[in-house]
Amino acid sequence: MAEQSGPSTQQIVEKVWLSIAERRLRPGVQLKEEQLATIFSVSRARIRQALAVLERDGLVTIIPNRGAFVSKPSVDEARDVFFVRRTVERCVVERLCKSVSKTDLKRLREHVAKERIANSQDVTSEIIKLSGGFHLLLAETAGSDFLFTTMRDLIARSSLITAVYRNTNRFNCGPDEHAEIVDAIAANDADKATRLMAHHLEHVESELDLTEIRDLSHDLRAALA
Amino acid sequence: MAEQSGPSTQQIVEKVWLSIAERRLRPGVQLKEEQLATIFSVSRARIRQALAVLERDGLVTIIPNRGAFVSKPSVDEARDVFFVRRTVERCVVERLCKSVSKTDLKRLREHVAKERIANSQDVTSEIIKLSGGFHLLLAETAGSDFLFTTMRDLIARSSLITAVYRNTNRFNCGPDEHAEIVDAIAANDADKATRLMAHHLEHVESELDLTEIRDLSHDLRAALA
DNA sequence: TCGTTTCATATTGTTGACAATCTTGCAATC
DNA sequence: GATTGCAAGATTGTCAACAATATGAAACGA
Repeated sequence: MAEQSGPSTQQIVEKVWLSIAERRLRPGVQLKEEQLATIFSVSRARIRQALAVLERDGLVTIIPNRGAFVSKPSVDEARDVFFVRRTVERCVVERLCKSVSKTDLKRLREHVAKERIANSQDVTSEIIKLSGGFHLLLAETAGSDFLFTTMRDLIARSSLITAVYRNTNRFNCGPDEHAEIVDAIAANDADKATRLMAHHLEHVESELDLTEIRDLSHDLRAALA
Repeated sequence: MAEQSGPSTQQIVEKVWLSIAERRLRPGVQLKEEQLATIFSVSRARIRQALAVLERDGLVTIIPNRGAFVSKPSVDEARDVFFVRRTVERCVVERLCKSVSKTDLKRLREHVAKERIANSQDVTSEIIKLSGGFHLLLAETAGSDFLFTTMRDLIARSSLITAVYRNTNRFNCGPDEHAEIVDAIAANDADKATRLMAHHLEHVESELDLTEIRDLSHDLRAALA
């Protein structure tokens, strides 16, 4: 008769992941167990399981006896994430060029269309959500579970990185570059598609300020932690 | 006064990972909580956290109210893992060709030497341990944390795959192929190194029987689970 | 003999209470 | 006024007991 079991550990992980990916959870924010427990209507034990998973995934940093905090990626980590994205997304795109179907293309184009709308209406939260979602949709469509899981991880980390190091006001993923990539995939032009993707990722990374030492004056405590 | 705290969640995960990677934990084996709790001298709560992490990593499958079992990769998953390995390890090798140091090379060569010894002495457990360790050492030396973490995951899954689908009696990673790869890296010959790595992975994969339907007669129950 | 039911046991899943640790606000001191 | 010390509260970490579920064996009936 145990019905009120609430969301599973993995579902909680997924929800926290989404909040991070959509930048509604900022780096450094503390995730208090009881707080999460009441939000998800589950016991603290399950929350602790979810936090252990999130720590392993690098999205949350647990300081013993202090609590769990949304991770603040270092400059090195940031560079690393984009380095890996270049490889992984290139692989995704190559695979798509080989095996993409009509329905896949339709879904991709619909997604880009949504991005366009969100962009023109300037709904920040939607823009963030959809631009991350595009890269994830590519990975999903490519049909490799492992690649998809990896991209999920990379996207969330990219969100954290952008939250910390973004330099410009513009948002990173413009729908135009996404559209071009889809077009190249549609034409089965792997060379062009990978080139566009590489360029796109460079573009995103270039809007980050990864050269400077992070601002410490504001945030001394967390920086030293 | 809390001294007897025992290994942390992540350390337990690491130990289970190692047991899987070294094939001392076979696919399908049940991991009972109390059993693990006594082995690691920790409470069940911490074991459950570790199991949640391992489930997320795909090394363990949790069936509600039934328990946690070491995962049995499907044929599709197996293909997927090797597909991703081709991309990731190519990336690792390319990076190494650019940035390898003398000390790095020394460590790699020492590792291959150990593999040779284990092989000549025919110590199965050592052979398995070291041949997985070689690929991991490559990733570690490449200097990308994310790549290393990903490879850790891939190696463990490869062990499970090999345990289920290995066809031949020989062991998969011969030290000779490893040695050739190290030589190509030492020569900064990225083309050759990536070619050798690709060939090596194909070789390993070719010793698996991924075309046949898995043998069910022996193991019907777990197969249907 | 085979299949079904029942019951004891084992295992998982949950909960609440407690101890250890950290944070915060306040007062005392220099 | 700034710093230190202390105490109250909040938070994490741990544990053991309990409930829910599955397993396996014995009893029963066809």
